[in-house]
Amino acid sequence: MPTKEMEEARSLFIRRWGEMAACWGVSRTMAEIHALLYLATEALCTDDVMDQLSVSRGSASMNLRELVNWGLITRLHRRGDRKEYFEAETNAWTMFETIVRERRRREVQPIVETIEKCLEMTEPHGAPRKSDPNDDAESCRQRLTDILEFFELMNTLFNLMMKGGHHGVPTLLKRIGKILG
Amino acid sequence: MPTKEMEEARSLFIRRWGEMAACWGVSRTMAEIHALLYLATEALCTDDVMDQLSVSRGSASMNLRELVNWGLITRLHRRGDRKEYFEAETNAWTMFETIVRERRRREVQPIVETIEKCLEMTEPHGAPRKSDPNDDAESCRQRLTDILEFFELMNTLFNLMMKGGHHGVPTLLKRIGKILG
DNA sequence: TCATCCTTTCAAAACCTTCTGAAAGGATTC
DNA sequence: GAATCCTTTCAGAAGGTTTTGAAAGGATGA
Repeated sequence: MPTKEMEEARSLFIRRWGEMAACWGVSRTMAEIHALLYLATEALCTDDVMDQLSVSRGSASMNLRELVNWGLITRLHRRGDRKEYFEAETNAWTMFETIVRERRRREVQPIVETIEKCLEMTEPHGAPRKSDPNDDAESCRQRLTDILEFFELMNTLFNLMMKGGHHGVPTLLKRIGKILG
Repeated sequence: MPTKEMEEARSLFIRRWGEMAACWGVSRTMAEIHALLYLATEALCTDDVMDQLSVSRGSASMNLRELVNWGLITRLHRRGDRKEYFEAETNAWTMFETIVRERRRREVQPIVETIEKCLEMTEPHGAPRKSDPNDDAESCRQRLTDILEFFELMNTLFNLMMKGGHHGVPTLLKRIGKILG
């Protein structure tokens, strides 16, 4: 039997999680559903979501599907039950990995490709000459290159973090801490 | 004299940067202005922004102010000129640091505080008993704790990355790479 | 085959964000 | 003080996103 405090805490977290989502380009309802499932101790069905968050069937269905697409929740069938149930990934690091991978694929990759294209388009042709920082085009290219390198470095960092599973990260951090004194 | 290719590349990058922004909860125009200033070799005034991006004076003014608030661009006055000019931070790492710091303050901090409050609200009172993973409330608290720890770890990582300036990061990555083989 | 149960779809509605443009505000120069 | 120049503000318009709810789709069991 869930206590009153527990219910309040749960709903507080769900609401805040939903509010924050807007800042990150995720719809409030989708984030609330995610939070609801993250805290749920057992899989919930569409009607549970509708009831607990007061959203329509359509919205619940769309948002649940989207969450499945993101890989943040999974469908679950139960023998002898026609309903579909949903379950969230509950390991915070796995969640993080999933989100970063998806965002990288959907959002970072396109911009990286665009930058590469921009650099190709503006490749200085003719005799190679010393790069002149006063040259408008050259400094523009330089900035594009800087951003590109930044993305590449972040990519490397993420790959390193995910290497060796989630347990690696806290250990990794301790080691970095030592390196940096 | 900017070449035709350079102009095309510039506008391509600006548009893509703007498109990506929506995914991250930033308005397209604000991101486009940011990209425009990032690539600009000299400070631009409001009219430059209006002309080059075809936006209204009001929008340019609002978005420029917002960018100043974020600390991504700075105002610039020139002797003998009434206009205000704007200049972007052009170091990618400084930019990154600014963005992460601001987002942390605005978006991560509130959710961390909410989680802490949730945990306080649901502190088990009475005789301390063994935590029981089957207990609904206890497993809910556990998940909240997990998320909290995740945020704390990310916080530590960011602080480490920023320790010792931007040059530290590539070096750091190389070292981590060696540690992990 | 029909009835039931559940999910998905989608056009219309509701809602929210952003932009526009004109007006007001404020600083500087003549 | 008036004119000029530039910035800011904000109500209304425009545009975009999300939700709703009803209808269609599809599976299962009687």
